[in-house]
Amino acid sequence: MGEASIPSGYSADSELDHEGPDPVWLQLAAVLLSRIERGDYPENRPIPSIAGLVQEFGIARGTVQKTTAFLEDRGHVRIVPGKGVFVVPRGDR
Amino acid sequence: MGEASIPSGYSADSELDHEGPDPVWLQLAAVLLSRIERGDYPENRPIPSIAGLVQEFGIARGTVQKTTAFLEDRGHVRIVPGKGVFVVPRGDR
DNA sequence: GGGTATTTGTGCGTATGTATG
DNA sequence: ACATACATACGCACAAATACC
Repeated sequence: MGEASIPSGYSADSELDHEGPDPVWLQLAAVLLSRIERGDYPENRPIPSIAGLVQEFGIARGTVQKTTAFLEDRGHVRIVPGKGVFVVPRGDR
Repeated sequence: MGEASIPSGYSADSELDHEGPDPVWLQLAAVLLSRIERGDYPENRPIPSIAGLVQEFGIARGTVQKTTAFLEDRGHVRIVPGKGVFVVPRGDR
């Protein structure tokens, strides 16, 4: 499970597709990256909380955490327990 | 998951069953309601603090908070941050 | 005003069980 | 058997509101 790649065809405003072949957690990664790219989530600022993303996308907490763990693994965000999930500046990676 | 119903078979002095099918947070709701009904927790007075319930029942804080949020949603209690969880008088609902 | 204690709110981490494809 | 996804439950830390001294 360490060689997942971000599916194409998902933008910052995409709805998640629970029926298609792409895992929801990967779709969410694509959406969040798109939003970071677009500037919705500024550098060194936290993305919405896991609970917030659960609310917005109507998915499970564990699924969101799988996404954030993946994004941290890729260096896109930095997870700070008790604080939030922060956007890593592009220059810092 | 907005249609949870209080399981039967739990009274004011019931022990919580971590093995059975009923969620602990719902069992706790049944116990607290039973105590309110019985008069252990008077109207317009706070039930034991979250920390106190954690201690008494040996469960996690998040589990207790799920219960109190549920009871507030049902109108049985009113949560006041920094003060406590107050019993709503029957006449007020 | 400041300091401390209490209580609830809000974060993430982790583990386990269940269901589905 | 495996990955995905959801629900539950526990742990831990810090913030905010309230109250008291």
